[in-house]
Amino acid sequence: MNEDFIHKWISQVKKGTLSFIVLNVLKGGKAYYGYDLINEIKKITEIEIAEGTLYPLMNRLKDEKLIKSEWVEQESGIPRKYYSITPEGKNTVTKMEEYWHNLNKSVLKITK
Amino acid sequence: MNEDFIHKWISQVKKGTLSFIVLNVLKGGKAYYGYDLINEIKKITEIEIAEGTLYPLMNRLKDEKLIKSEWVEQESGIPRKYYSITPEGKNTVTKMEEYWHNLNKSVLKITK
DNA sequence: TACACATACATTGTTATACTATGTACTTTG
DNA sequence: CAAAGTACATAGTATAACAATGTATGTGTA
Repeated sequence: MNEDFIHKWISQVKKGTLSFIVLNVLKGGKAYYGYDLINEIKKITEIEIAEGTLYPLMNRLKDEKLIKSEWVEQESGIPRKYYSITPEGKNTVTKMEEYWHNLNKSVLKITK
Repeated sequence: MNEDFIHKWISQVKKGTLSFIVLNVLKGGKAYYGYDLINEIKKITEIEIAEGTLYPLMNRLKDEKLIKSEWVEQESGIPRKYYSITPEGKNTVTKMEEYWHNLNKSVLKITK
């Protein structure tokens, strides 16, 4: 009955969470291409990211200089755009983690 | 330097989080009025909610029948609109909690 | 008494972002 | 050879936080 409200709510919660998750996956230094990122995130977190969500997100992160990208030709198939984190991105993701942990601490305080 | 990005990010994270927090405060059954809620949430979670954020939020929650409201005249001062949770609201907040905990589990997996 | 500040609710306009839908183009598989 | 998968991208829509602004009352203080 209120599935619709919950559904919309989840979509709202994802706002902000996705950039955090993407930066965290890239944090280790390994480069990922878009399609790969979607599958990787789905595998680890069970969160499904629409392609129409990911690509604009990657461009925003790039505009903010938190990640950089590079086209890589494949021996066969479509060229891939590989994304990797910048020092500024690492810096930022650390601050995000701090905020997230505080937020969760607050939520735990309030939900129990 | 990237304070601006972080600031915008926090604002996005709040989307969805705020309704969750408000419903959790009301969950116990006690009625709160808007101004009081803002202060209560600030006290418990250190999260500051703008009035221009809270009042439309409360109206949305009321439209969804997750909370109900009642005007209460004061012996002195401005009448207060008291909000309290509905059975449907309690139901919903339980589902939200489930999602939140799963999300946090995923985030923890990815951040460490 | 006048002014600042706190209490209390509300609306308007702006901005950011997730998502759906759609499109392009190549490769693999049944 | 058609369908499904790989891979990137954009346009349009909906939602929600927030700043700014407005209304109105009460309290403290100089």
